[in-house]
Amino acid sequence: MLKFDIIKSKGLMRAGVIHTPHGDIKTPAFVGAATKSTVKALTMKEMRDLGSQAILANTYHLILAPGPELIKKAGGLAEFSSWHGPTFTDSGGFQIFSLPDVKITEDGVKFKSYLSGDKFEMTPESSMQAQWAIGADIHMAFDHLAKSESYDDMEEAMDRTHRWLERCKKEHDKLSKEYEKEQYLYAVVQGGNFDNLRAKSAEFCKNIEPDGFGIGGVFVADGMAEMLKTVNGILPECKPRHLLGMGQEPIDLFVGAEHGCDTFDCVAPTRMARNGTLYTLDGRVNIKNAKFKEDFTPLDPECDCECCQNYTRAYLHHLFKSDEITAKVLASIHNEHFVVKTVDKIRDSILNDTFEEYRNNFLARYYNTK
RNA sequence: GCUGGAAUCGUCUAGUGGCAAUGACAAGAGACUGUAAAUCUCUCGCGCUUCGCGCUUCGUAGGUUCGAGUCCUACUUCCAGCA
Repeated sequence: MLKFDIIKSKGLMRAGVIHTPHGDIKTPAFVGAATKSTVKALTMKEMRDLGSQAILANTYHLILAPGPELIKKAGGLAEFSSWHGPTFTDSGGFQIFSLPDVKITEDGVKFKSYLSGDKFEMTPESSMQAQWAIGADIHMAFDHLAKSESYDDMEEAMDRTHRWLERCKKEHDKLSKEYEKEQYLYAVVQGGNFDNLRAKSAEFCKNIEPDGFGIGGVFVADGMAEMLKTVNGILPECKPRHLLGMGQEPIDLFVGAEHGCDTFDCVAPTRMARNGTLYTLDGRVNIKNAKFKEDFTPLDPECDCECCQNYTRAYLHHLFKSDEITAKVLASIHNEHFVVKTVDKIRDSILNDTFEEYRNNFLARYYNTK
């Protein structure tokens, strides 16, 4: 069983430590999205230097290339990528929802590789097998997102996710006997914005007795607090919870932590960075805007990342306008650092009993609502 | 000097009788939440009461025509070849 220590808690909110075979994660923590086993534009050293504690790769992408068996040969995801720290893999379930031309049956999912055109099939069992071969410390169950936000579609997706979860758990238990390494399974809670479905899903996932939980299918941040109250009120307190895919908006991280989520992952910080949108304590900035052409101040004067410590807004502006690779590197370092540190400070504030003060000050300043 | 050819939005460019005029780049702005994202969208002559209307535009000045960026004449500039 995955070891998770809660150091301090208040209501649903808590600060703790997840002990993985590749090291500890002090929670709440922001996990870097390393879809294809790399955080786009960043080296693993840069990720470590900016303070990241863990990364999350995607089984779907790694099946297409370079293949789970190759990663297994390399010694596993952490070794293959030279991350050497705690790792997660997402199951590939999200791709069912996000990709065109997928055929979904009760058995699993069929799709064509966007890389080669080859036909692939994923089932709960094959996702588990792939994740064990990839060798991340924490695996997500192969879930099914709804095709729309309607109640009927949500319920259908949830029910299928539950049936698949039983198969995932069975396969996971089987594989855990074949492998010498410790690897852990998170069940994924579905149910959209419907309270009764979320409650039902949380209950079902809890009864499966996985090592932790992913909370998936969050499309809109509106209503997320209520949803998390329901879900995390039901999930056992002693197991870690990962809020899947949320973190573009800093407020989502505060809401998530306040309502009992321990880890987060989101592609937005690095994606936005590549596109020139950068976080600052005073809100988002599009560094490509003409007004930064002669701004020789740091992007965020209070930030201690490599980018803000060494470069000016004018320089970043120039690099982006010139379409230089370094623009994306520096911007990604900054944005990833920003969200990682924001969550680290949430942890500190939980431990210091200053969460509300930190949250209120941060959000008022970031969203300029003072 | 002669003979050809060319002049269109910041730049390059489409356009051969019905066009405020094509495309690319540049420029300006926006989006992005378990990444087919180094992507995508919008604006880009001027002014308004902006799903519309009114002006002014294709080197300059005239002309032909219901109508000219497109045809004709002259001029200006540039390019090529020949002296």
